[in-house]
Formats: sequence, C-alpha cells, structure tokens
Amino acid sequence: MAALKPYHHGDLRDALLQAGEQALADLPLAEVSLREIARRAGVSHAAPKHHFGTLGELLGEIAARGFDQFVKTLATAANQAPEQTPESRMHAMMRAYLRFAEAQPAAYGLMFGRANACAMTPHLVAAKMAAWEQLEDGVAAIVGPLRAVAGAALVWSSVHGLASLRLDRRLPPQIDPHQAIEQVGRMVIAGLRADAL
Amino acid sequence: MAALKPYHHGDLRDALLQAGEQALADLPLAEVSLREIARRAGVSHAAPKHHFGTLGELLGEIAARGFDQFVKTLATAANQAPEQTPESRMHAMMRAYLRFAEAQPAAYGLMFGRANACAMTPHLVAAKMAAWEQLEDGVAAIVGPLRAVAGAALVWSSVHGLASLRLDRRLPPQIDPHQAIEQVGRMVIAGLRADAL
DNA sequence: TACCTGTTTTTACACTGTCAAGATATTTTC
DNA sequence: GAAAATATCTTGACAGTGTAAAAACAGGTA
Repeated sequence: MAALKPYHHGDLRDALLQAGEQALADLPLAEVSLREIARRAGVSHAAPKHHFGTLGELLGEIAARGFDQFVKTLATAANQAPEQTPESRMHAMMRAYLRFAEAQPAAYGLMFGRANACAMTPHLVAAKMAAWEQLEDGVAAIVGPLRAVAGAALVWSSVHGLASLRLDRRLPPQIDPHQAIEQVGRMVIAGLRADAL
Repeated sequence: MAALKPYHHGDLRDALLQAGEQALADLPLAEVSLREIARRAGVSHAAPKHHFGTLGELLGEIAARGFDQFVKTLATAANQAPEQTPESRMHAMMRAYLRFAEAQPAAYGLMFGRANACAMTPHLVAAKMAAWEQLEDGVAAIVGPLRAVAGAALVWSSVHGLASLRLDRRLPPQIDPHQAIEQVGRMVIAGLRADAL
C-alpha cells in the first residue's frame, strides 16, 4: 500500500522510535542526534518536531520503552529462578539486571545514566516507578515491608553501581562482572538478612 | 605585574582548568562547552586547543584533579574515624564518598559518570587507579587480600550506585541518602564479614 | 639586530537543536 | 462530490557547538 515515498509516512512516530533505538545500538550516545535519527527514518530533519517536541522527549520515550522491557525481563528471570525462595528470586533478578545492562548498554545508559539526555515524559515516570516497585516487592519478601525501602536502596545501588562501572569500563580488569554479581549478590542478600534480624 | 590584557596569558592552562571547574559548578554539564570555558577565562574560543587538544582532554584533566582530591578526602575521613577498626574506617570512607558526591556533583559526574565526556589522559588513569587501590586496601583489612577484589567491587558498586542514583534524582523521595548510607554501610560490611567467614 | 619557537587570535567548516513558514496529504463538513 | 479545516512533513534560517588551519603576536636566543 505504501508508495515508495509517500509524503505522509503513516507511522512515523513509531518509525522514529525504532530508528532511534537502532542508532543508540550502533553509535555512541554523543553521536545520536535528532538529525541522525531523522536521516535513518528517511525523513527531513524537522519531521520529529511534530511527534516529539524535542530530542529529549524522543529519548525519554525510548527510555520508557526500555523500562517496560526491563520490568518484563526481571519478572521472567525471577519466575524462572531454580528455587522459588525470595532470596533466590532476588539473586536471579540481580543477574538479569546485569545481563540487561550488558545486552542493551545504550538503552541502559539512557534509563539509568545521567538524565541530561532524556526528558521526564509521563510514560517514563510511570515506567520507572513500576521498575522500582517491582524491586521493592522483591526485597520486602526478604526483609518485610518496613525495611523494604532501605533494602531496595542497597540492592539497586549495588547492582546499578556494578553495572554502570562495568559499562563505563571503570572496573579494574581483573574483575569479571558475572563472577562479581554472584559474590555481590550473596553478600547483599547476607547483608539484607543480617539487617532483618 | 600582569597588564590588563597581556597577549600571553602566562598561566592559561591552569586558568582554563579553574574556569572549567567553575563552569562545571555553575552550569549543567551539557552547557559546559569549550567555548564557554574559554569565555570565562577571557580568551578566544580556540585558545584551549594548544594546551588541551580537545574538550575531552580538558575535562579529563579536571576529572583527574577531582580524583586526586577524592583520594585525600577519603583518606582523612578514614583517619578521623571514631574507632580505628577496619570496619569503622571503611564506613567512614563510604560516608565521605557520598558527601564528596553531594558536595561536588559536577566533578563526581565527570569522574564516575558515563565516560563520553572526558578522555583517558594519563593523569586520569593514574589518579583513578590510586583511588581504586585505596579502596581495595581498606577492604583487604576486613576480608583479607584474597577476597579484597570482590569485596571492593561490592563496596564501590553499592556506594557509587547510591550516590549516582541520588545525583540523578532517581531515588524515591522517601529515602534520605544519609540515612541510607548508614544502613547500606552496615549491610555491606555485614555482607563482607559473612563472606569472609 | 634577526631568527626561531611557543601562544593566542582570526577565520572557516561541518555539524547540532530548534523555530517559523510553506507545501502537501488526510479528514471533516457541507 | 467539493470545499474547508486539520494533521503531517519539508524547506530554510538562526544561534550555537568542536575542531582545524592560517595568520598575528610575544619572548628567548644567537
């Protein structure tokens, strides 16, 4: 149906998001420009303006999609954990978190990195909240609801720290991140249980 | 002695670094441009070229200076810890780490944030290594040298994660970071000791 | 003096995000 | 169906960026 170059793209909004994700995967973040994304989508450099006011909002929407996928990934990881104890589920989520960061470093950078890049679109706010609540629920299953907030801060901090040090290549070379996540996971959970006593 | 506008600045390299640090403190990172720094130093926009090839190297040098200060700050914090046990010294360093990040968010962002911004100048590499070794020594005093690497990964990850979530305002509002660092510190040290058994 | 070397400015280029105005398609209304 | 209104996309422009090359200037040296 679509002619070779119809004036109206038909689904440009989604095409821009996909082009943006692809660009994020191919290029360093600094080179992902509005014009580059438009180029990849085959439209003029000002075409995104109508669908996303600014570059920040476009990236914000991409980050929001990333969070949606992130939540699903962690949920299935927890559900497929070998033993269905709270601790085992939590450790599985931590592993999945690191794998997600490694598999989609660009999206992860947008989602958790310095927020300069993307704007806080409503979708992004909601998706981020969902991710936090998922984590807090998992922690609450170990330490109880009262200590869930602080415990979630520990879990998120440590895994996020490991992942972001890893992505920024700021880990000393002798550290293998997958080995580290095993030990970090054990220690964090031990720390949680110690505090729950 | 210095005339109002001597053609040769005399100490432009250092003046640029200071102007850069000031700019980092005043403006969001995205607005800290080479030209802005040059403007603040009162020189033409191409003057930095000769002292620092590119913007990345200028920022890299600023980051390196940040690491130098960082190492000193953590060392004095450890030495002033109330009890001079390894655990108490480590907890003091973790608190100092968070305070440093809060006091100098821009420098911290350069030092630990996504590395896109600054180039890996030799000074930066060395200063970063020094910081890591300082941390690893502190952990080794708790868990022994064999487990120091993994333990340091845990400590660095968790504190860096907390600090960066904090700076990016990605912590849910009910969390006070100073309260969190107390609990996170306790849990991390408990986790270290549990793993050391 | 004249020359050489290190700094700084000037000028230029390609690129960016965003805006305003125009062109074109789709939808709505009559 | 025709006309008018609206949504979508393009063109062109502006101020800003990083970086490079060439020109202007200062200081030291012979």
